[in-house]
Amino acid sequence: MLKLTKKADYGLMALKYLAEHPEAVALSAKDVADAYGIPAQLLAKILQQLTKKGLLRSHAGMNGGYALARDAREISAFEVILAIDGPFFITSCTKGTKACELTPSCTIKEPLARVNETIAGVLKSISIQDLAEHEHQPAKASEGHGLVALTL
Amino acid sequence: MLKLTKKADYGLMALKYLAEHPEAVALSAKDVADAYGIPAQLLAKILQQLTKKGLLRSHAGMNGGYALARDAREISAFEVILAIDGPFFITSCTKGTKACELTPSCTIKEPLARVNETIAGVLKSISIQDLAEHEHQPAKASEGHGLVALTL
DNA sequence: CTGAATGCGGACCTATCCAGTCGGATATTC
DNA sequence: GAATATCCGACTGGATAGGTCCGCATTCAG
Ligand code: SF4
Ligand code: SF4
Repeated sequence: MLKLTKKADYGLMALKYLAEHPEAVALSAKDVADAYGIPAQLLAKILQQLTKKGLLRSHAGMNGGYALARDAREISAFEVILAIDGPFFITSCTKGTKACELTPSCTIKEPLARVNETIAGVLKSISIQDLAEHEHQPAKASEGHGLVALTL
Repeated sequence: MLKLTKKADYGLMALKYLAEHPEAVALSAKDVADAYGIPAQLLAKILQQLTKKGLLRSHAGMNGGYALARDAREISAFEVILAIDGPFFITSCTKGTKACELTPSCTIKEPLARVNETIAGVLKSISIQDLAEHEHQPAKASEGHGLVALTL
């Protein structure tokens, strides 16, 4: 429950890797997969999805590969998750197909929706840059980018 | 992904219902199930789990049922989820059995762990009382119980 | 021109987990 | 002792996540 999919996980790792290698014109899916031990074909599909959503630019052919479409600090973890796993909801009531049929009688879905938004806000406040920067570095308490007010 | 299980969902609804009926000595699983249209047997098991974890007190026999073990504002949503779905992790690396084998090479699990803690903090800041109070009431911006600092 | 490297995209398989059900035992009251 | 409860384990069916396979399109080096 409440778990990130591995695809999203892999996607974040890959983006971070790309952010850490800005000198490279493009890195192939295989390069990234080998760097971390991720199944190459699976990562390939993930990167394709990210490309389709406009987070990456791709280039086929020899010496082709992927590169960030924007600056690393302009890409949030939320976007990545959204691109890979689709819309983000912690409850089942909004699953598109076959919503929970007690939605009318349910009295907690509204409070939970706020929790949902809060979590989304947290994820939006994290950029790929943040992930890359954090390498072996003690927590910077005064970063100031994440202060989230939950108003139930 | 990142979805609450329906069991946890049902559990929260049930606790809220109990919180809203403090006058009742005890409410049976069936009472609550009927009130919302939740499968009775399933809810029964959920309430049993909550009892085992000490969030509810139970009483068998006629006119038996369940009652909150503590004051509604002393029970957090986090505890409920924990009791029903077990330990709370957004990543797969800590699933107890069969952890993700790239844990050593993974470079994002530490940042994600912080996100995890942040979310846990949000859930801890929500009490059953909060859920019950919120009935048809506009958001009270000055509630002040939830201000969560995310320090990546 | 040709072939290797790469991205693209669908079909497919499999294991796991969730939601819900069933059956039976035990406890309490009337 | 009958009715009403909680208690507890086992089971099933369906959904989804994780991963594989294969064929095609694109690019570039020699
Ligand atoms: S409607 Fe209520 S019970 Fe159904 S999924 Fe949404 S929150 Fe959960
Ligand atoms: S180790 Fe890294 S890849 Fe594996 S589950 Fe944890 S965060 Fe995800």
